[in-house]
Amino acid sequence: MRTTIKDVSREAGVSIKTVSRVLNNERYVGTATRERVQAAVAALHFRPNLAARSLAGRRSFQIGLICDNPSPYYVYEMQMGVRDRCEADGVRMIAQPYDRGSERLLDDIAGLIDTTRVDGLILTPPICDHVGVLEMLTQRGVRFVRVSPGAVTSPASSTFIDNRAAARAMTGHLLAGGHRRIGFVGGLRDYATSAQRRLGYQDALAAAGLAADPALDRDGGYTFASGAAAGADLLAMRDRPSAIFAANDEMAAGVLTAAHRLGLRLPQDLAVAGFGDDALAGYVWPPLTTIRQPVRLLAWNAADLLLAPDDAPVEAREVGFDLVVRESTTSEATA
Amino acid sequence: MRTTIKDVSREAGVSIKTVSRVLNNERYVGTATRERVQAAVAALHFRPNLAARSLAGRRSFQIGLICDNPSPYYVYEMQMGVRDRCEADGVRMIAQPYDRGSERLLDDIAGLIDTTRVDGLILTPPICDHVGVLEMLTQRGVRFVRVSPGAVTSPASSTFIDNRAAARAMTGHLLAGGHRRIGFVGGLRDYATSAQRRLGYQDALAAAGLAADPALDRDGGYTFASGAAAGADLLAMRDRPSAIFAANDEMAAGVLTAAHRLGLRLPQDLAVAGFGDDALAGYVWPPLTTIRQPVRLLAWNAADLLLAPDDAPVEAREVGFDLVVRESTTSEATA
DNA sequence: TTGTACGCGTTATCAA
DNA sequence: TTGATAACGCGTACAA
Repeated sequence: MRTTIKDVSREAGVSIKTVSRVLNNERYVGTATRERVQAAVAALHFRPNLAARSLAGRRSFQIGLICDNPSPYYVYEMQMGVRDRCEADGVRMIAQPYDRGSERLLDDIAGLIDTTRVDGLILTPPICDHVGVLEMLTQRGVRFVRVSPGAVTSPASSTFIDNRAAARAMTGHLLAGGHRRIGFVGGLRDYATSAQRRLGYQDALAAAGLAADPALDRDGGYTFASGAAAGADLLAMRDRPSAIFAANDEMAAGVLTAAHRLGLRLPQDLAVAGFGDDALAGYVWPPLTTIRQPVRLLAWNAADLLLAPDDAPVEAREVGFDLVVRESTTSEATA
Repeated sequence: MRTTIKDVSREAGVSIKTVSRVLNNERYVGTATRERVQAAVAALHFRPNLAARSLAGRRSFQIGLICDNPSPYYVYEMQMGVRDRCEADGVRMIAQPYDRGSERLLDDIAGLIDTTRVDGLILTPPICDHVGVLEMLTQRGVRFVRVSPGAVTSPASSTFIDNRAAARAMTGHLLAGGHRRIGFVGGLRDYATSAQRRLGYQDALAAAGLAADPALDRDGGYTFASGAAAGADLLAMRDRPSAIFAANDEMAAGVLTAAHRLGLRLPQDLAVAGFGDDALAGYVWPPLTTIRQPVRLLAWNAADLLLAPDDAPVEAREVGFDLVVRESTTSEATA
């Protein structure tokens, strides 16, 4: 038998309804009464039973985070950001990490909704663009916020960075370094961010008056191995690129490995650029230039939008990115 | 208004209690009745409301995973392993990732228990050895399973690898490679695994008839930066080691960086060994020899023990490890 | 501003 | 082997 509202109400000498009012920050509670209740809550270490609240009320005080991303670092940062924001509201985060390409995605999410009655969901790529999921949520009237969505097709809020502009900036940085043949390694097709980054790459080339060479533009799978393969391909070309820009960190690391396998010196023989969450900061060799997206901030804002009042307007909240240039002081030493 | 047991009972022509019996796999249900109920459940896509089950019954069908680890990869693998096992039992995992050294650890865990009434908890290092936490759980009668605990001081089940034997094997591997001065970079004090790994290192030295040189034994913080610092220290010695064994992957990567900063060739000038979850496989340069602990397997088994019947005996379940030697074919090319 | 009575959807108890 | 009914702990509606 654990502490209940009843115990608190007895301790404070008020009705259970009054305790409930205080817990939910409702109006029409006398200051003195409120303080007495709060004292009783503290004294008894009372914490409301989530199941009972959920069953009786309209809210469950739980939100779900649906994460299907190849990078554990990304998933972790998302969880931390969402959790930070939830704590402030006394809401619990239910994290649902997925291994890539789960077949039962729709069923799983439906199950989550039915069994837990979450107050809302946060969706990350590529699920945030999964038409079936979006339809189901809309039809069921479940609130959701999307992180880094492709297009704004649904009446839901979202958080994002300007991937196209970021890729443009990165490519511009390489161009400014004198590179003219710049390879690109894209990510998976179902990730909208991959396409956005490719557009930015093409933007910068066009702005510099350079024709895009299709042979320099490859598809990867957002994994280390796919980056290594694409890098090896690009570097095996007769007229090989002097710089390679990969759509995420892991593939950039793969490109670095491919370069090392060929005995290339960095950055003299090849400049490598990546795009991501800075998971590999420090692990891979400099020089590696990256666009860093602040995943935790994206997550925090997503939760912030999700926890907003029902009548809050739909909002697309943008977050900044950084161009991080790592010095190449050490790589020459090994060369 | 969503589907409830009442709807199912009407559809199947039985009482709600009978439906409940089928859902909970209770005995004393006629085969025909059971099948009719199951058909109705499927037809109506019924999924029981977790809040109601939790409120009415003795179980909440939820378990908590308390993870405070510097490596996002470790946290992710733990979550996937636990989740896999939970799914089979229709139990939900509530993941609680922590940033290092949260002050409110005890309160947070107590809050989790009070609000969600979890059926049990899985604790990872260093929390699995946190005396205050263990006491609270025991006092409250909350089931828990520990992953990689220090000593078996509590009457709870646990999963682990033999860290001491693993470190002994790794050090033996280095000794077999002809190394006589082998540096060690330990992890944080509150991680029992760190001490276990140090003992294994010392075991192997002693078995080889070598005196342990305290100057070769450093303390790190399980982070990349601490590994880089300890590595730089060790390599600055007049009589520097020819091999360095770090108590985890991230520190090993730091040691690698320190070596590169000094222009050392690997593995000719220095052999680097790590211990961990293989998070960095492919990211850092070979050659790096590691002990790989199967985190997902540890997690799966922890959940398996937690979900066992109440009267199941306390069990300490051991899982194997791998010694992974990466070839050094590429590093010479860059040297 | 406060309190009373009812119901949320499921499991537990006990009777049939 | 089944069913009726009372909890579970809280929020809601409405009355005071």
